[in-house]
Amino acid sequence: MRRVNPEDPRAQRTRARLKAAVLDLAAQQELATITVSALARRAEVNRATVYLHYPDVDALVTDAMEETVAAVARAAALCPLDAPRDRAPGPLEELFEHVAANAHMYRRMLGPHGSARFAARMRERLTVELTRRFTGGARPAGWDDVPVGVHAAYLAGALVGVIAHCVTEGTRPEESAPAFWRLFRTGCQSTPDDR
Amino acid sequence: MRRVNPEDPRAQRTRARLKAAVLDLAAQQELATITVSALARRAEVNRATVYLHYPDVDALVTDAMEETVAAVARAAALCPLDAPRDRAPGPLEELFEHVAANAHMYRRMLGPHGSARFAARMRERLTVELTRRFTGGARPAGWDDVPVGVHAAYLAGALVGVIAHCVTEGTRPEESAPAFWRLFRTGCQSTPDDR
DNA sequence: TTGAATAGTCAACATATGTCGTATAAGCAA
DNA sequence: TTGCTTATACGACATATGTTGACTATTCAA
Repeated sequence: MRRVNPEDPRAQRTRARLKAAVLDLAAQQELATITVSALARRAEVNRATVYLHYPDVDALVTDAMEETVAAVARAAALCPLDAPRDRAPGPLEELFEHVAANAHMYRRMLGPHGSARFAARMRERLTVELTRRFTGGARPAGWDDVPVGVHAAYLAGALVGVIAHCVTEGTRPEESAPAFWRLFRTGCQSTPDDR
Repeated sequence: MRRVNPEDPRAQRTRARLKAAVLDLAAQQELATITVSALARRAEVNRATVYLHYPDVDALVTDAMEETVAAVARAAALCPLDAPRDRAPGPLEELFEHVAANAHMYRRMLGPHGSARFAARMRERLTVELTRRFTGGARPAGWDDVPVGVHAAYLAGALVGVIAHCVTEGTRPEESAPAFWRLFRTGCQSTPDDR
């Protein structure tokens, strides 16, 4: 099908309107019920134009959330790995505060009627960021038998899982951030209190 | 809309045919391209009948995978938490062997064009099973400040993340199972070799 | 300022969707 | 067996989808 030059200022304007429109709609209804027709109407764009930019609503909404996802991944990668286990580092606290503040959106995206594309994108971004961090020498010694990619995927999945859990259960960030950090730092040992 | 009695033998037969048909199709094409029309044709069922059982293809395919998901959750919950960190327990090895053997399906389900419903269902099943396990007293001492639900969600997410990673990267089970176990047992400590 | 390139609009299309009402037939209970 | 219940088939419908080709108007370079 016909595509479009993403650099063109006209295209950029249209994309911006589409992103705003889809976030607008997603705040009010389930993703699956957002029709391309309604979207085009809301963005004041012709229906056919939508297809010049995105193959489907899923791709659009994922792109609209790209900034947010990048910010989350950045925050996660900023955490000093050697921070004390009983005190979550600042970036992680801010991350969970951000999630709690936007719980509605994360619930919509990561819930059963959410977007597989968004979830996959989030995991991927986190995995890439953490892999970069680990290969950059940030990983403590003694982990050479665990592939870096698996380690990163483990943490990325864990974070997404905890986020999904907290936004549905309403767990507050003062509780979720330290819990996550504790789990991250200590794993599940029989005697977790020793080092 | 109109529903149907799931106990009725006619309904059970139809459901079985629908599940078989959707797994059949999912083995060959992207989920999003599976139309209700093609599905009904394959299952030799009237198109309207599909809607008597499932609201959409997503719900159908998730239901068709229910047994598989349950088996994964069961295997995960079977792992003895105090198994040595350098030796993954049997159920976990079998779990990753199963995943590797069905990598194609897991890739389709958990990938960017997969099913949010399936992923959420998998995380939920795992979370429930692990929560049951933990509240049953299986959790080691010293974890009282971490809510059981968060702990379970952390591990459920981590497992899904690692599975998704391994099926896309082609990591072999002899590598992924020990790596996961090691991560699970030890967390990310600066000096991981002590207990 | 002019003109070529192309993003967006518009109407039209074949197909898919979700939902009807009605007819048929499978299941079940007396 | 008979008769009630209800799952499925079938045809029809309004709407949504994804794509096309022709037209309009914005952008940008010469």
